[in-house]
Amino acid sequence: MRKQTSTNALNEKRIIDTCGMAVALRVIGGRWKPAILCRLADSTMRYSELKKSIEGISERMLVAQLRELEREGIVRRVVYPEVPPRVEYEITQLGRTMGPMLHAMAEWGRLRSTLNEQRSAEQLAEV
Amino acid sequence: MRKQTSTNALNEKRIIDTCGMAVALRVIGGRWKPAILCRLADSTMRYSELKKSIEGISERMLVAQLRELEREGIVRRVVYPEVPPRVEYEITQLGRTMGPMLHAMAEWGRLRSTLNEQRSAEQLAEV
DNA sequence: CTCATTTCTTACTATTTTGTTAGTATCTAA
DNA sequence: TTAGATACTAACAAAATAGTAAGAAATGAG
Repeated sequence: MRKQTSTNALNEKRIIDTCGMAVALRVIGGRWKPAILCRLADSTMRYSELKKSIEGISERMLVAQLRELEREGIVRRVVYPEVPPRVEYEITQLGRTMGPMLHAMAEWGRLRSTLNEQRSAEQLAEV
Repeated sequence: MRKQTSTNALNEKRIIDTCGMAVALRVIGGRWKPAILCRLADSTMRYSELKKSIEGISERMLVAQLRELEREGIVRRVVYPEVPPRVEYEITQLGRTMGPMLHAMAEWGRLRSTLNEQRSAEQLAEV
């Protein structure tokens, strides 16, 4: 839970009020959100599929991040009244508007990894 | 300092190894990095100018985030041997390659804020 | 009635990030 | 010699985020 009056929380609020980048970071930040968004970009998935597909995530974290994404209007939770229960998660329309941003981020991430590998290779060559 | 063997740290590493988005988030994430990058995008600035211009940041945080950006090769630290000391920070070439990504993030952030305000207005209208 | 399955909760602990406060070093000018 | 300016550092404390382990609800099958 967040302490609304901590300097920490106030600082974050101030930055978010003045900087679009910070808004975006707030929504897609968090350890597992990139992994979740990657997967839901392609197809809706049920909870257990996400869990299996994201190695290392705990149920608590998966639920927590899905809930946050839902609260932000990025994913939708669809419950099928069956037994055993079935719950599917899908990207919303607002979620789709993140496409270009996510794409740009993924692309830059790849670029950086490439450059990093080159640099490592050069350093090895120097020895 | 990070504990290299914590589950937490290992999870982060695994995600970064498999997801470009996570790489990007790791580099530009952190409370104050967006604010710093916005400012340095326009012009080089000295330490004290950054401090004055970013309301609420402490010196410890400013230095820490600048150091991280420097280590990642995003900004360059230029020291002028004068008294009193003068240190300027500027975006590197690699830093410039983040342009499209940062732009996409800022744009999406603005979009979301707009939609949010509309939604609030509608909710008020319903009452 | 008991089991199995799926989708979560809850309580607790560990780790990481951020903030606070009080310094340090250097030289110049008064 | 003392104060002032600039750019930091270090030690500690608070807050936020992430991980672990156990259990709960719903219900059809056996």
